[in-house]
Amino acid sequence: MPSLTSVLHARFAHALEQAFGEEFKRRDPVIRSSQFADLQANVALPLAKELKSKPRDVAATIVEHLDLAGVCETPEISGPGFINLTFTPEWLAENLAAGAEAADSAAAGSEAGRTVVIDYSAPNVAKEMHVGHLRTTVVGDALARTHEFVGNTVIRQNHIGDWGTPFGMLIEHLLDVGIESSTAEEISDNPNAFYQAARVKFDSDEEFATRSRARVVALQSGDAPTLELWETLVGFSRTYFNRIYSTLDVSLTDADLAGESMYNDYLAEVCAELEEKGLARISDGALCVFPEGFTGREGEPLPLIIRKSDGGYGYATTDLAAVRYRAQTLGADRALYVVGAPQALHFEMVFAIARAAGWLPDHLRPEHVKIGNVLGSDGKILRTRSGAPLRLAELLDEAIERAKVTLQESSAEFSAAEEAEVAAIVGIGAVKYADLSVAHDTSYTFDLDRMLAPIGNTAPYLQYAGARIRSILRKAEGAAATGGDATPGESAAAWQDAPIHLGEAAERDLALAILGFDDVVAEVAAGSQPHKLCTYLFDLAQAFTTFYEQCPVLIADTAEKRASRLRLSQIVLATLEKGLGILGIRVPERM
RNA sequence: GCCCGCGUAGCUCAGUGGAUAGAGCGUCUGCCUCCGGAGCAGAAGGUCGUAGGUUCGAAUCCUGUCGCGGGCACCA
Repeated sequence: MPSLTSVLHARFAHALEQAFGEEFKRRDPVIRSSQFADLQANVALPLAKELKSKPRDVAATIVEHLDLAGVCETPEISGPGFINLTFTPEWLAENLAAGAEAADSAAAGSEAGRTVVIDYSAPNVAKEMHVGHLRTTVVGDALARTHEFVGNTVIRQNHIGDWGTPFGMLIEHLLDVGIESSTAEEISDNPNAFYQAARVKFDSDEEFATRSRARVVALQSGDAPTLELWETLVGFSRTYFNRIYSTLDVSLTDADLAGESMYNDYLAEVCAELEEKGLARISDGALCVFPEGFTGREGEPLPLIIRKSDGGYGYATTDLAAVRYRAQTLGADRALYVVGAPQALHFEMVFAIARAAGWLPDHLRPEHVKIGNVLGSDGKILRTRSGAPLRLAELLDEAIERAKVTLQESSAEFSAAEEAEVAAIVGIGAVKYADLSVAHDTSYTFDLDRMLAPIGNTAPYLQYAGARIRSILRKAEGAAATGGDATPGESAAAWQDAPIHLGEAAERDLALAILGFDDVVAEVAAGSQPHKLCTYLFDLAQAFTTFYEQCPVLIADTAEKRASRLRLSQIVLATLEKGLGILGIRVPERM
């Protein structure tokens, strides 16, 4: 199904060529929604100066050559030279029908057919995931699903923190408590306790600290027994990650794990190559790259340290190896890094160095999808009241628990099993949607009450709209199944091919909202901005509830209207499910 | 000190150089004989931090300034 704007872009290109000549064919008009019309094209204003003509006259010339027969009413020129476009109800109805048939086909276009590598989540082994991880996980997963939806090949890279100096103390602590002990087992459930205990011992026990340092050396040199212990630790954490991912309904699997350890064998090579190319030099004993255009405290060149003075490697080297791997081995056309905003400078430097080293093809520009901080109601980084890091598992449990309480006030009756399932869908959906519905690079205030509110721009509101449509469709099918002599299956499906009539204003508005879907998804893919899809879905749900109030469906006054409205409702539901599905949020059957 | 980001309604947030700056929450007023009221319709609420500049046109671009957050050499 062509998107609303792509249909128009093609026609505008033709009109521009006819009116002003070949070289104007590719002046892309800005076509966007407007309070004054279905869509508004702003093309005459930018062209007016160049053509030494008045904007309104330019607009008139364009409209003269614009062939929108069967698509739009005669365009109107308004204000300083905007071209207002109003679709014909017939065209809207036709495209709704066509779109419904091709419901799951990818929205083809400039965004399709590329290999997109997405780095997201990236928790640390033997550490609790916190709300910061929650946000990179949820946003990254939505972007991965978006790119898959538009027809790209997505390679997920979960860059877990599974290597480096902390593993000396973690392994030694593991040996102290015993591999088979319940304390060790706890890593897969409440990793903070284990990590903190190791940390405390490291800071207070000199003998332990010495053992730990020796263990780091053993690990990095590939000592087999040490690697086995390390693998045990990582295994516990994998269990923990997977349980969180499963609770969150996130698409990451073990196959997507691409942690820091994966690049261990390439670190020396990366350093050697950068030295050979004259990009790296020794400074204060450390091997550094000073990328052009970066300065530090006193205006001095800013280094990226790729080999510490003790010979060890830090995360900068790992990230350089990773960007090279993604460009050269994975063949990325786009590389997204869904990582916290504070790391902006680090990634700018890494990307600049990768470019200078010639590792990136010209068309590949790694993108840092900056994730803003999650703040508490005090405006500071979210923590528990006692100041300890917030346990993600507890937070998710609380969201589910609160969703359960509101379900008990619902008019729908549930068995215990249903209630648990729906509470999970609603509670988790609420948390994810709250993360996704604000621009990813701004910080936002975490507020469970607001996320779970059944009103406003929240997941429960959207899910409720979906559940209500399902209720209507169930009743329609039930009525068809029990009435008359037709077989249940055929009757239930009868309205699914019904002609769509858009007589009422609310029906027309709803149709227009539905057809905006492909444009929004393409925009989200291009600009990595899931919050635009949230805004769209909220508008769609509102358009539906307005329609629902104004246009009786099951009790419509004619059979034709009833069938048309049932079909319209079904398309809204399909669109809501598709959109929420891209965000990683499900719609319950009832709630 | 330097660099980056932010400052929009009481609160939480959208806003791509383009018409009268928009949502949601909260507040206020209506609407259940009605397909799910977890809803709908409407109202009030803004010198877009501030002072300049560019432009036919600025919340948006540029400069200064105030406030807040973050980053800036061996942690990740």
